[in-house]
Formats: sequence, C-alpha cells, structure tokens
Amino acid sequence: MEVIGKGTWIDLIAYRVVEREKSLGRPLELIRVESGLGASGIPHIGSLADAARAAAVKLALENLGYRSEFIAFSDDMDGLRKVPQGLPDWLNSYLAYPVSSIPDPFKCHESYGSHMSSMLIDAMEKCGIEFKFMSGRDAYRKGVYANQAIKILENWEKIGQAIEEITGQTKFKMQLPYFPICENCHRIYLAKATEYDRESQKVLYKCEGTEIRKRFIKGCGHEGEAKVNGDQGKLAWKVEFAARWASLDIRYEAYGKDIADSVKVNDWVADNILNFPHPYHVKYEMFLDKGGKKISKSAGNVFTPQTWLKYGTPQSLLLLLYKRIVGTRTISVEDIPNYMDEVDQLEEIYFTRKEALSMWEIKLRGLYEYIHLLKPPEKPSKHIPYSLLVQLCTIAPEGKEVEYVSNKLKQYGMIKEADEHIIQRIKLALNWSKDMHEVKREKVELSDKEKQMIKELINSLTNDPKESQQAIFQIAKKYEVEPKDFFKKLYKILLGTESGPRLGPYLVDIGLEKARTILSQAIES
RNA sequence: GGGCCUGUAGCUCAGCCAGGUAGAGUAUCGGGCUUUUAACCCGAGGGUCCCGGGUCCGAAUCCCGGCAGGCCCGCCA
Repeated sequence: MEVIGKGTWIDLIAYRVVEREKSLGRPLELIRVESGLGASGIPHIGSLADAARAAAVKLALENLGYRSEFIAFSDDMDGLRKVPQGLPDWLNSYLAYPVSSIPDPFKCHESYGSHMSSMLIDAMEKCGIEFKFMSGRDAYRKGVYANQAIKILENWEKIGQAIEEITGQTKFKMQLPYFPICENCHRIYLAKATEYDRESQKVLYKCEGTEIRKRFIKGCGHEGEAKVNGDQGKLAWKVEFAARWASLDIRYEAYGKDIADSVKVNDWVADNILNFPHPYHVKYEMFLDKGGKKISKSAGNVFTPQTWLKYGTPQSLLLLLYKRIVGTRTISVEDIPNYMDEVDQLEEIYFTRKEALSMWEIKLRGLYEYIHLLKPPEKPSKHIPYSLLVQLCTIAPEGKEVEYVSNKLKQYGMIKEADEHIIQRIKLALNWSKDMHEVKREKVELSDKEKQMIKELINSLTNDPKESQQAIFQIAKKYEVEPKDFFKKLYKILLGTESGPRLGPYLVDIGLEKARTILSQAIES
C-alpha cells in the first residue's frame, strides 16, 4: 500500500481535499483552509483543536506539494448572548452587543472580542502554529464579502425556503438572513430585517427584540436602515460561512457537530446561490471536560489551552489534538502525565525505527512530526517519566523543588546536569504536583506516649539519613511499639498518608528545621 | 423528531478513521532494596474486544441489524 504523506488522518484529509479539488477542476495554485476563532467566550481546548487541526491540514497539503494558507477567522461581529461564568456582572448590560463593541473586562485589549481571540492566538503561538489572522468586523468594514451578501439578500426568499427544507427552521422565510446592528441601541440580533432594497443595497429594519437563550430581550423600537456593504450588520450564521468561503476561496473547513445544520445550509447556499462549490468538510465531536481535583472546584473554569500548558508541553497538547479526530474526547488534567510520556515514546520510535516499518509505526512517526508541526528536532531529548518527576516534586522541600529534583535525578544517574529542557519539565511536573497531588496534613490523634516518642525523635534527628532512620527504630524499640505503627503515625503527620518514602533520607531532604517544626506542631495540637 | 459518539483486563482507558499475533496505567498477588510498609525496581495472573449476522485468506478495526450509556441539534448563533 502506498502511504499518503506522513500516514496520519491529517494526510488523508489533505489527500481527499486535493482529489476533490481535482474533480471539481478548480485551480490548485493555492489551497486555502480556514478555522473560526470564537470570540464570545473563553477559548476552550476544543477551540484550539479546530485551529490546530486546520493548521495541520495546511502543513499536510504543503507536504503533498501544494501551496496552502491557513486563515484564522475571528467571529467578532457576533453578539454576546450569555456572560460566561466568572466574568463581571456589568457585562450583562452589554448582552446582544457585538463582542467587538464591548469593553475588555480585563482591560488589556481593544474589546471583549479581541481579548477572547487573543487568548486563542496566545495558545496557538505557544504551540508554534502559524496562521493568517482575520477579523470579521474588519472584513465587513472593508466590504470583503459585500458581493456575496448582495447575492444572498437578493435571493433571500429562495434561501429561506431551503433553510426550511434542510433544517425545518421557518424563521428566515419571514425575515432576511441578515442581522443589522441597531444604530440607536448598538445591539445586534434584536432588529428584524424584513425588506431588502436592491437599488440602494440597504436593509430596512425595526429593533423589535428577540429571544436569546430562552430569555426575551426587548428592542428599542428604532426603525432604520443598514448598508450591506459595511459593518452596520452581519449575515446570519446560516449563510455567513458560505459568503466567507466564496469570497476567501476556502477549500477546507472542519466543523463541530453542534453547528452541523448551519454547515448544511451554508453548503447549499455556496453551491446554489454563490456558485462556489462548498469546501471539503470534516465533522468532529466535542471535547468534554472531565475536570480534575483542584481545577474543577473553582466554578466556571473551562478547560483552556493555557490550563494544559501549565502542566504539559505544547507537544503533549498537540498530541491530544492530533492523535485522532474521530470520537468524543474527554479531557482532564489527570491525563497530562500520560500524554507527556506518550510524546517521549513517540520520540523513541521516531529516532530508532527508521526502516522496514509497519503502517502502525509509520503513523506514529508521522504523528511525532505533526506534534512538532513537521519540524521535528534533530536529536532526541532525555526522557524522564513524568510520574517520577511528580513524585519527586511532591516530596521536595518547598522553595527548593527544582534543585532538589535535579539532584535526585543526578543521584539516580538519570541525568548528568539539569539543562533547560529538564528544568522546564520539572516546573511543569511541579505545577501538576501542587494542584493535583496536594499533601494535606490533617490533625493526627496522638497518645501521650506517642507524643513523648516524637519529642525524643525531634531531639535525635541528625543530618545523617542513616542515623535518623535508626533513631526511629530505636525509639520504637525503647517504647515497645511496633516500628510499623510508629512509621504509620509519622507518615500521617508528615505526608497525610500511611506509607511513603524511606523516612531517614526524607527527613534530611526536607531539612531538619522544617521536619522538627512539623513534628512539634503535631505534638502541640 | 433529526444527527452523532461510546461499549476492550476488577477499575480508568489506548488501539478502530488506511484490516495483519490483545495493549498501557492502576488495583491484586509474588520477589527485590545488608533493622520499613516503600510512592521505587523486577515479575505474574487476569479478556466472549456489548450481542447477532455479513465481507475477507484474515475483523476489536469495515458493512448491516440489535442492546446499553452518553452527547449535539430542534426557530439562539
């Protein structure tokens, strides 16, 4: 069997795009792919997935020998329909405002919309993804798809009929698929446009109000007109993609199953009204949050790419997104160690298995190249299991974690010197350990005898791990207590668990001063 | 009402989209670490790949039909 590109699903999509374009007879000088960047809420990992995968298809097309471009398109003309959890209440007074007209609640960007887009852009940049940015507002302002909008509005009744046939929705039989921004109250969606004037290319509207998310929002009653060629309003989603595809010559765009109906309608509009064969599509399932200990406890905390990057490398995040496209993915911070180790496994395969490969290995090597955006490193890095780093971080004395962990790694003979790469990994594992592997010391019930034993231990601790270890046994023997039980109590006090690392070395590692403090506190309570 | 996803070891899941010897982590059990019970290291057991048909030399994987759980859309975008 002949392998396409790097052998992954990404290559298969690129291949199918090219084959389809050939059969349509369209020019192949430039194959443009697109991804929409949501601008109305905090970008989820799923938002990054859409963009990262489109970027990968672009790379695959180039790898197959075609020129390609990836456009990341910010939907910043969309109105705010719901204030995301965790954002200030005053945003409620901006409901139905285009997100590009709402002040940035974080005060660092031009608008609410640009703040949200910039969070996604930040994640893309951290992953090394290259893209060409476009803003919806700019596109409307410059009249980028004025011609398409005019064609759509001229045929609005035909389209309304098609929308009913495809989705059962009858709304657009009674109004234009165009939402003017009310020039009086500056909100979108509330004004109903029922008439299109071909001569002046204007839409006549009345700001009546509408139901958004089961809540009726009253309009201001203003009657006005909006010029189609400009940013006085926007096309409804049901037709907007089509206009965008046709004017930007988009050949591929993936979509989530939540907007499947809109895509169907847009395909019809592109094919039948705009005479632009719709782009090749792939439908993907949603990402579902599984949450994770501390993370999910704070309300309204969506799983952002930034959250992932706090614990994992960009490559581990891209692995999550590129591994496969089919099927629902549930994501959790608890999975990150697995993905980190899996990246190392892929690297191992990439650098050791270069010939006589099975399809399986070809795919994995391809996957490794894609998580490096087809620019894999020349040499493998040092592999240390993430779980080991986490464990070392968990027992590391506070404030000196990186130093402690790198010293341990040296002792284990795993590294000679802690370079930048290792230190980075330790920091990620440290974040994970702090948030996910929390040491919770609860009050431990102690008998007077046990208190006495601990007091004696405090006095017998020395900087020699062996001596300290022996001290525990000697004290247990002296008080005629099973060493086992004494150890249990000590673990409980120090780590909140019933078992743990060899205590002598551990006590020395955390520092005698600190060990004594913790033990003294336990006696006092 | 329409569409989609999932079902694999006790548990959590990978493998399925391009068919080729059934995998990992965890739990369990056994062994190791010259006074611990290790969170460490080595090893073992553990499977009707949800059920039933079909295609194929060959099916966890592709097709058809069930069963069970979940998700999305249904006049917001």
